[in-house]
Amino acid sequence: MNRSIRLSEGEWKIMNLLWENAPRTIAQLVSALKEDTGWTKGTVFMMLSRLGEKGAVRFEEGGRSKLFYPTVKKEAAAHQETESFLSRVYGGSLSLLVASMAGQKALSSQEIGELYAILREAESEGKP
Amino acid sequence: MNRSIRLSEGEWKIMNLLWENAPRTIAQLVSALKEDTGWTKGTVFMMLSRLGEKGAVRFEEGGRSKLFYPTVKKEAAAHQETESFLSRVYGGSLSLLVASMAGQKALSSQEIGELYAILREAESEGKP
DNA sequence: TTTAGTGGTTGACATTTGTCAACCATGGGT
DNA sequence: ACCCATGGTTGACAAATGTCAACCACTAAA
Repeated sequence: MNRSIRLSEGEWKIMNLLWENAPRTIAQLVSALKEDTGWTKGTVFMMLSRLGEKGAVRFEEGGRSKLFYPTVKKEAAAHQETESFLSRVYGGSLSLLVASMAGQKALSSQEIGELYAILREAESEGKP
Repeated sequence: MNRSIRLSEGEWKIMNLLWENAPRTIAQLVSALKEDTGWTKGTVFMMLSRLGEKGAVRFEEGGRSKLFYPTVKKEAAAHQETESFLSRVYGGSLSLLVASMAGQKALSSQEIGELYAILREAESEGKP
């Protein structure tokens, strides 16, 4: 069974850092989060323990300090979260989301270009 | 000041129903949610009160039963939630989200077609 | 060896969310 | 006059989340 892990807002911050570059120590995480959240080591430690219980991270003894690694792939977590978000807010429709962003003029022409590229890519895939 | 309302997962369910069709009574909401959540009137009432405190709904005395209306626009709530979601999971990039969906085969050719249409539409806007 | 850092852990606490069971009021029926 | 169905409201409770202050252990420097 690979139960789907649900990450909280705060947990995403930790995980994003670990996915970006692992392993990291508590101290490193604290300093990386200095600007954004200012969490103390106690807070970060708590987050990590809970993430550990959820099976999202593990650690190794690394001399002076523990080394934390993510144990779930970002793609999996992102996909899960995306599904949940889309169904909650846009009835599960990605098109609706994009349409909404577009209608809000929240799309730069650069982004539009990127999206075209992605679509072309997606189209060409699947045909031998 | 219009503080940005943050809706919980459950609150979205209630709001989606109200946006779809308002006003509604508690009983109507309970029956509409029968399948999905099976919440009792007590639960729905609680949700509505909390939504009321958050300034997301209001009600009118309607004879036998109260009539609930949404007081925030769905677009606003959706935009807010989208921003938060994108920054949490995709570093704020819509393109990354779509690319991820595409890479995950989660895009039907129909959806791809819709997206093209949306992009074309978005492009044509802004020129007099 | 005394002390000041470093890193690790515990034990709370406050808030938010999900979820009622239970109780109260009222207006039709009988 | 009495009772039940319908709607409204209260008062909890448990789990999840955010957030430490405080304490312990160990080491390297003074």
